[in-house]
Amino acid sequence: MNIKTATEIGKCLSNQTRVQIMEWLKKPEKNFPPHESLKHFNDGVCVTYIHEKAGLSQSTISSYLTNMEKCGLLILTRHGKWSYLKRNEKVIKEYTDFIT
Amino acid sequence: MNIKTATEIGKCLSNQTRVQIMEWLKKPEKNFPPHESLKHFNDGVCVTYIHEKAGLSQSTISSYLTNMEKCGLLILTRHGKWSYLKRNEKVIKEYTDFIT
DNA sequence: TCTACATATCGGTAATTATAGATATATTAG
DNA sequence: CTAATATATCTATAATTACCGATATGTAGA
Repeated sequence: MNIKTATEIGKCLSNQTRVQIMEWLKKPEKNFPPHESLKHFNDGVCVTYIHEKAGLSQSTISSYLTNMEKCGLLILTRHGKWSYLKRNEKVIKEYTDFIT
Repeated sequence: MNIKTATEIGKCLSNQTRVQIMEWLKKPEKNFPPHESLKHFNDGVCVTYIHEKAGLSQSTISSYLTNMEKCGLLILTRHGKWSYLKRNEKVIKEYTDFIT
């Protein structure tokens, strides 16, 4: 981890909604309804559910999640028309190691 | 640690200069000259040295450091006319535990 | 006291981020 | 193919943050 990457991650974690999303994704099955087509949360939660729970516009949440994926905080997996997002624990660990 | 506090810390860590300051303060004796009046770095580094090393205006650095102290990332100790700042490892740990 | 120095705060403008609505793209169902 | 649904991207404006210079405050020493 370098300073530039760490700062990008810090930017993602500088907004209450985004921090909240990171928290929700710790326990997807507790915080979101079960998926229609997928029987598991192995790849996380789809954009729509996060959007509905967060209460901000679809475009806002989509760009939040895109940025969070780009800086490595989240892992994106596409299944059909859905995009699933889960925490990238490896990068989160690298980040916390860096700032510690 | 709660979401609000974590977000405030995230805001402090969303700027490259501030992240850099946190890094410098890991090893004060390596990154800063020795103090004139104090013989040790037990309370960290004074505002002037951080200001000079960062290359931004005194007022900007002062407000950075004030915010970083308010959200708990730094500990401020005054000795005479100098303000010394050091990392608050306890809060940093609480923060990394929270986001992990 | 007066002066010098260290730091904090104030007031302003520039730059960035937040956020929405509209629209584009991708995928599936029929 | 067409329609419906999920997500991404574009464009614009509002809100926030960045940053500086000026000024205020606080402290030590002459």
